[in-house]
Amino acid sequence: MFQIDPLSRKPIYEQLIEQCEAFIQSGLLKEGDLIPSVRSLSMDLSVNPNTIQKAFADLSTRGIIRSVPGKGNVVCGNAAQIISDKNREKLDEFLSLLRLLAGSGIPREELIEYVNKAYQSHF
Amino acid sequence: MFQIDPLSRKPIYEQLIEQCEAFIQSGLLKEGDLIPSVRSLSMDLSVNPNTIQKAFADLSTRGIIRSVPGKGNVVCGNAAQIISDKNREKLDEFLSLLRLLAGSGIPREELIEYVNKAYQSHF
Amino acid sequence: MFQIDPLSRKPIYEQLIEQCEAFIQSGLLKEGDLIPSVRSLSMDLSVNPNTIQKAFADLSTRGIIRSVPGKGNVVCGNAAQIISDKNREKLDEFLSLLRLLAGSGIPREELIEYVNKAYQSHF
Amino acid sequence: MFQIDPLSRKPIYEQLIEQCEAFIQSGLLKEGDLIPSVRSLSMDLSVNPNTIQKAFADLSTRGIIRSVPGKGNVVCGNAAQIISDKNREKLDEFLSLLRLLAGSGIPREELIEYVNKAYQSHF
DNA sequence: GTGGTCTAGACCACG
DNA sequence: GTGGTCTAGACCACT
Repeated sequence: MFQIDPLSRKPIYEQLIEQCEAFIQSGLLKEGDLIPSVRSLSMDLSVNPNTIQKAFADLSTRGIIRSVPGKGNVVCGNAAQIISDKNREKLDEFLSLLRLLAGSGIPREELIEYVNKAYQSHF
Repeated sequence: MFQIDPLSRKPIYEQLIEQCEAFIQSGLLKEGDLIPSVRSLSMDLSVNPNTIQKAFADLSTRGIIRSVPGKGNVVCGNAAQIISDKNREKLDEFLSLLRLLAGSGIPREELIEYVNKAYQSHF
Repeated sequence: MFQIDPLSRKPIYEQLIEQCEAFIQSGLLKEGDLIPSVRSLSMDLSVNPNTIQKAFADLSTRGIIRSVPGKGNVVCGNAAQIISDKNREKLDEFLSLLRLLAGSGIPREELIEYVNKAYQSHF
Repeated sequence: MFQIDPLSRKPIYEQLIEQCEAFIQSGLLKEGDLIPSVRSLSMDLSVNPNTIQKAFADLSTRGIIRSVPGKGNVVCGNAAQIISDKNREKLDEFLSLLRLLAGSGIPREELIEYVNKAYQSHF
């Protein structure tokens, strides 16, 4: 389920967070679903347990998952909403990137095309 | 001319690089133009000369500016082209951000609007 | 492994770069190998960490090494190729130096001898 | 006669020194010949007089030219010999460059060819 | 005046 | 432990 790219310059714990959020938004993980344990993820991905823990801690403080004693970490009820709200904050980043591309000779039609495609795969 | 936000999590030297590239792409800086000196920028922005130097060194190795001994740094001839080429490589980043926003409830029309605006300011 | 000559007019960071490249070309350092840490090199060579860092940053931007967060710097896969390509660009420098020596009374046979020796140590 | 490349990263005064030495070695300038004045070179090349002066001072202290009051700078008698001796000291530089190229996939025959050509143009 | 190099030491993020 | 960024201040070469 989870995969990490050790070559990426993006921190491993961030990759885990983003993947988990993507799974929830896509419906692959739903409210109450059990998330793989720190230990199993650590072994499967060959990643330091501290790194997994760090990702889970972040998801936990943001109310996306919660630890159920004796069971493990499960997805919270309003997880999808919280994630959507957070993603909307990336609009500024999107806009500055957009201006960069617009000024670099990429045709407007191409970008419009990308936007349409991004929504087609979500209907 | 140059401005930096010392509170941003983006490194100061990166802010300087991006601003310089934006000035060149917008035509505010043209081939042969002299760039403000390391020392003057250091004082104006209250930033250590080394940090300015680091930004200039990066622009220099990428062929965007060129240091003229005893004179200062000047904009290279093909600077705008090099910058455009580099920016186009950020398309992947743009696409993943786009998919994130598309999946977070932002209406398609809103994003299309942003794209159109980005190009209007470049006519 | 690494050595520097603090008296040379060649900058220390350049000496480090060239040595690292030589190690890779000679096969002493291979793809995936971990390079000595900034701090350890700094102590061993009695050189400021910043100077080591500067050398590594250059190698990194040129795709010869790659920093793995929390681990260290490792040699990239196509490092040897990149280095060879860069070295070939020094042919012009070689030719002008050659003409200088040819015009200064050094016998042709002596230079031919040097060329042969340079290749003997590479078989 | 003299030319400089303001784009080169090689200092202007060094370019002047090397050109003057090349003119002497090639026989274009002989013992007793008058060298262009600081003022005329400064204007012709659009170079700061201080820079020309610096080059002449170096040639003068090394016994290659000497200033004749009321006349200008003239080439010394043993100039060619002094220059040849200095150039021979660049052998180390030549050898390290040679090893670099030998290790970068340039065939031995190609380098031998270059050596032969360098001597053919000097017979 | 200009840029380039270097030292000394600090702080942060990552694993 | 690792690398990355930054400050403070020095010295040198070039024009």
